[in-house]
Amino acid sequence: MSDDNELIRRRLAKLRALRERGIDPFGSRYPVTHWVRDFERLRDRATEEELRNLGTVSVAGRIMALRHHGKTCFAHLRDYTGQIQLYARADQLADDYALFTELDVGDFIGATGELFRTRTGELTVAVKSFAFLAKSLRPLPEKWHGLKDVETRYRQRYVDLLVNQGVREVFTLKSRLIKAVREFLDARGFLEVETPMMQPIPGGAAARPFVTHHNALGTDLYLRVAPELYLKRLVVGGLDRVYEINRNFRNEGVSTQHHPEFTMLEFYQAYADAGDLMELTEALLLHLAQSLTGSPRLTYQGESVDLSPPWRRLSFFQGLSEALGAPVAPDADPGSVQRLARAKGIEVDSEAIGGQLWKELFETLVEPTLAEPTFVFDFPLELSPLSKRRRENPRLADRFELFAARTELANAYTELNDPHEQRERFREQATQRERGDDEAHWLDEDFIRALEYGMPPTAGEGIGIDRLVMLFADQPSIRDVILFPALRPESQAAGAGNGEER
RNA sequence: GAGCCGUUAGCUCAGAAGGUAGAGCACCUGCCUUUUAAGCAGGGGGUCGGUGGUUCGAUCCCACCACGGCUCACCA
Repeated sequence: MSDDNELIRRRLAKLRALRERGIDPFGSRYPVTHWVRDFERLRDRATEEELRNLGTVSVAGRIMALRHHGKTCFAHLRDYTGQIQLYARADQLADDYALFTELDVGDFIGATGELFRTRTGELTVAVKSFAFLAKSLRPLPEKWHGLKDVETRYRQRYVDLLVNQGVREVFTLKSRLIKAVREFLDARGFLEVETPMMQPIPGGAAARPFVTHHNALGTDLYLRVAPELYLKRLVVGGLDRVYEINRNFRNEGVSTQHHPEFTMLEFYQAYADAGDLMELTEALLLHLAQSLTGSPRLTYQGESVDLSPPWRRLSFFQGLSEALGAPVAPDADPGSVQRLARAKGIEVDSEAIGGQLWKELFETLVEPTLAEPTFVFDFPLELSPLSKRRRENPRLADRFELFAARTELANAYTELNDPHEQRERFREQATQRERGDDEAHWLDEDFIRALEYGMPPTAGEGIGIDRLVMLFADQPSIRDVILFPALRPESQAAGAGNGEER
């Protein structure tokens, strides 16, 4: 919307007019005495006398609505904490009344006056004086229907936040959730740390990295796909309980469940195993539910999810066996498994063998059934190159994933702490990489060296924070819980239409 | 990356056999000193996402492109 838009032209004209009268449309500080929330107590209960005793108050915020009535004018002013009505009268404001009626929805003003209650009972500031704090030059979306266009909501999140009531609540909830995670872990003696986001060897997850370049060091670096290998180095260094909440970057497609940068909690606890983390995870999510909503029962997209522990525990192969209608085990013949799958109408990639086959089948057959919180445990070892083996069955990893609302929320395992076996596992990954799997893990010599110094038995877990927020805030797309989701750049034409000029 | 759907006024949406478009809100003018989706009367505003093609004529049909959404694929 360039300047030839009538609505913008009108506002620019008002801007000029203000300046000609010696008024700065973009004012400076305003001595606010009250946030709107401070009036909350008074809103319904205060008597006329109590309101009078309060004397003069000063509020500041954005005009959200204007109702002109000739010689009076009502406005709604919104600050960070709420909305309050303003009432301006020609006989009170004298010459300034004309200025008040020139205000536009979207403008920031500061207003000073006394509180009173209107005929309809609404708490209102009778404006004695006001100041221009910032002129708004673009019209806001409609007061009734708000902003619905998804693209605009994501690209211009500031407008979305302004106009759509629930959006701010989602991101407030995200912030509260992260805070509650910290409370929970801090209370259990975990230390929050930060590890490199730019890594010379991207490790800790099977994923394709983003590449960037450091000029002074003259080297390529990768945006991390996981902090895992660095956090374990810290456990080697004696930090027995560490966690990090930060961004991971994976060079993959986007979907309602996936975003190229996403926030992940990873934590490591020495002298524990995956089983301990199941209990910790139950306790953590329960704590979150209590902090955020006060109840372990949630509704996600019309479906109820009950986080009350204990949660269902399902072994990977038991889940698969049930889905396939015949028992399968890690050493099953791939051909016969593929036949079983086909009998169920599932066409699997004939290239897929071993871990890949299991993974494909599990994702197709079992994951979509996991609505209630479920720990899936005993993963095929091939899928878990950083995880310790099960003693009873060396083809299984001591690992679990948490599913709820048919989505993977967490991934945890007892960490492999034998440096020689870790080197072997990396070698296997290297062969896969040579076979063209560009998501296979890279060999990280320094990580092996760290393990050679000795890492205590440790359990580690990663939890996708954005997905957790989706669950708690009942949002269908990960883009709805990321303030500025990744989008293609606006085209030249669209850019011109959105006024990047000025 | 593939398939399907979408893009009309600042916003939310209608619309037509193919004959250059409409509503509500917002905006402008007038009236209005307790309104609140204020009201009443009048008015302005559109390269119908872009580029080509078919046609006497395209916003509508066709092709290509851009952007977005959903599903699939990959991952968490």
